[in-house]
Amino acid sequence: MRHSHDRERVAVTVDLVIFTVRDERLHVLLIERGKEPFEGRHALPGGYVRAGEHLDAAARRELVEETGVDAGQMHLEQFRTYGDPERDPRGRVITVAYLALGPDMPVARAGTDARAAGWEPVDAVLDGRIDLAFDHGAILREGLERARSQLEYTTVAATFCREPFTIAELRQVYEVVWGLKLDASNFRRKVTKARGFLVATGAHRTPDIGRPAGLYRRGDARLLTPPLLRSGDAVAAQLTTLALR
Amino acid sequence: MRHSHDRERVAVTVDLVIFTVRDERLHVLLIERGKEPFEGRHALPGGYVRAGEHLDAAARRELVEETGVDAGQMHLEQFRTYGDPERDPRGRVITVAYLALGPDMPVARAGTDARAAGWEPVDAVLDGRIDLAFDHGAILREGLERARSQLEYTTVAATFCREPFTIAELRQVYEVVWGLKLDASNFRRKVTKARGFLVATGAHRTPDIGRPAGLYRRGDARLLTPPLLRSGDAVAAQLTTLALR
DNA sequence: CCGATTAAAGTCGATATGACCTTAAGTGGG
DNA sequence: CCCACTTAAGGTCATATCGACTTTAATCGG
Repeated sequence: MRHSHDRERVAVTVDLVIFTVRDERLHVLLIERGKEPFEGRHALPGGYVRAGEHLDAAARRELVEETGVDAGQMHLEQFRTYGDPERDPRGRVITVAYLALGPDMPVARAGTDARAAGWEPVDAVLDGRIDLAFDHGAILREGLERARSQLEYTTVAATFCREPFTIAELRQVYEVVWGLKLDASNFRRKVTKARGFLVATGAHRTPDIGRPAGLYRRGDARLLTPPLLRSGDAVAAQLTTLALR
Repeated sequence: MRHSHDRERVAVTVDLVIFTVRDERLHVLLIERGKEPFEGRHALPGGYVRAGEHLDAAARRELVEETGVDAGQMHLEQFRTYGDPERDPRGRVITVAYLALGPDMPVARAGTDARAAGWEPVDAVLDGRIDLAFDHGAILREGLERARSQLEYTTVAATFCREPFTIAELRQVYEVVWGLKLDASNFRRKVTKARGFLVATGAHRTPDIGRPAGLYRRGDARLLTPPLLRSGDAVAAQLTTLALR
């Protein structure tokens, strides 16, 4: 009992949750929509997948179009596809959501359909001060949860840092993304012990005040062994969404 | 510079990687294709998303259609979307891949477009004895890697077991999915200590031989704390694919 | 030289882990 | 009825890891 009607052809978009650490807070790149629907509302950057285009290529292209930044410096990873038939008032549009992590950078230009683009504190979305268009609020929340868990099991945290970086800078990434304070000494012990996470350059950076800090680059490991787990109590306290990895 | 051509409308399918443990080996549910392309070749069960249908609903519907089993008993989870423009010779078709885990069960019927459906050992696909249609081989491999990592951080292993089950049965799930032998004593200590993983029924099951084993049901925890990690050496040895979670 | 500041390394008790051993509770055979 | 056999369940112990905390190191401004 399959009608031709069943094999609906749908429009496909990619949407990007682009995180960075700026002023000791987690920020997400948002655009202000320049046309209906949701004109004037904030939204995730993204756009239609073109004919014959790979999904990853579309994500990479949108990343460059919205930020003007070389996508090669960023970690880009698909994390979920959203296909609620009612999610877009214009009709059936499914979207493939990507997570992008990178160092702080200026936003070069606004997107094609956007009035403006800029970094916004993630808190502002989570507490409702910024209400995103479509289902982008839910997508952002899931992207954040994914990013948090990625920090535990992989070495992507280092992609938030511009090389070379100090261990204190790396620790700040964990603190900002997880929303927790970490013990500096224990953190150092773990990340330096994890094989392939950090490569010491031998150089040091002398701050305005305090002892100079050793400088590091990303190692070639992608999986973090052993993982750097949030302590059980802390996780339970902040796990509002029960979404699994 | 955006042509109407850019906003291609594409067909969307769901494909399911359905795992179960049978005869102490990991099996995957495959169909034999009844028509071109790839007629006669093995493939993952799946099909077109219908007009107005949620992606999860489509996956659940296909699961029931292919296996005849109540989807409520199974763990079903989206894990990645595949959109290579060349992945389907008929034209642009993107597919949303789902992982389904459940206890061993008879396959009730063949799928609509399928000549036959049945459980096949995962090994047979991994070592090339079964060559899947489309990019289903790659999808299966990624689904397997996802399942392996899910066992570490979540309680889904219990969905492989028909309730009530013994700790030895649960341990066998880990051993079969991970392809490792585990120490029975240490395994017991960990899973019984993890809060919310197992609920003792108080009843016992007397086997043909040996001491009766306590029977358990799934607890309500979905996240496994602390996680049950594969030992570092064992993982490195079998991590052929570097795919992250 | 001193105090302030931050980096880096060390201490230590509590807890977790892996390898191994012992005891428990059934079965069937002689 | 006892015994050998099998599997479940629990215990032992040396080692590794973790979190909280302390100590030492390097640099600056005065």
